[in-house]
Amino acid sequence: MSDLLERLRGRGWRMTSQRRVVAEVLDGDHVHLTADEVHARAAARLPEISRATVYNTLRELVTLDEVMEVATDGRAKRYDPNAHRPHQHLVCSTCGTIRDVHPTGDPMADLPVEERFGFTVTEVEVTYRGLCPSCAQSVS
Amino acid sequence: MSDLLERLRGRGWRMTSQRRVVAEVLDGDHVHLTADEVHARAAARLPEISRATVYNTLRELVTLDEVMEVATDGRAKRYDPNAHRPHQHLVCSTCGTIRDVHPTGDPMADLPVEERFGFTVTEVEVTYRGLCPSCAQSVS
DNA sequence: ATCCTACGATGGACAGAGTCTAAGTCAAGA
DNA sequence: TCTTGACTTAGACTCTGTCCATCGTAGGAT
Ligand SMILES: [Mn+2]
Ligand SMILES: [Mn+2]
Ligand SMILES: [Zn+2]
Ligand SMILES: [Zn+2]
Repeated sequence: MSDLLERLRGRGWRMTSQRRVVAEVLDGDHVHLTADEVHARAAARLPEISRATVYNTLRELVTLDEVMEVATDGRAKRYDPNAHRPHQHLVCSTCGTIRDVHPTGDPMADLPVEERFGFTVTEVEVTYRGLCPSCAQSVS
Repeated sequence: MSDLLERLRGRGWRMTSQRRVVAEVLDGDHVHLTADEVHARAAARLPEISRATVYNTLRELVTLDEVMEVATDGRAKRYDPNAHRPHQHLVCSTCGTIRDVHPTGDPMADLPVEERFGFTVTEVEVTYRGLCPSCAQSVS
């Protein structure tokens, strides 16, 4: 991820302090932040950064396949810098915590041709749901 | 689905014309309507039904496991009366069309214990994405 | 080093989806 | 028929995200 700035520069991106800060916030492969969380963390370093810029930058990073957009529920989308190693998500139904998981098997192969209805299927997304250890404890 | 009204009555539901109409709109197992679509169809039969009542009734039907809530992306949630036969969804990335699919294999078995991080995993949701025949045609 | 300008940033209006509230209505049991 | 608490309603409100007009500046040109 530390070469993200380099890759972006290589793609002809104009480098601004705002974009740099958003990229830095997303640095580290295990975060799944909402746009507003990204904005809050970015604003800690660059107080005047606007929400619109955060949204714009995130959208561009998603378009460039540098960040993955994850919509686990009906709430805010989450932004995942771990876009290079394909993975799925495990979500706590109570607190919303997200973990990366790497299931075995290929779900794409599990969809027979006669179940595709003429669609050109390009992507499969698997979401595991359940209770995280601490939420499971408070239920029992 | 025609016994839905009976089941609801059995569960102590007060039967109102609004609830009856919402249930009738959802009758038939192959629809995936948004709340506003449900409202529009319900209003065709009962013009004064309010959006709030449609939302309330849908939420109750989901709680009672009579209807399934499907959140495909950042768009409006869809409500699926086919809640008794487990199935997954195939979604057109362009127009949002949804089809029920029944993949072979058990994705739950594809998540090794060491990838569960102590979670109690209860549910797996698989979403296939791609282009439906007519959207694929307009691209080529 | 300075100038130019097109691209990017800004804040505030706006939009879509959904929730909440206070007041009015009515289903169904006594 | 009466009563009452559950249900419905309109509209205000929240949350997430987009759009727009205007201002600022990164980085190439000179
Ligand atoms: Mn992830
Ligand atoms: Mn379905
Ligand atoms: Zn939890
Ligand atoms: Zn389509």
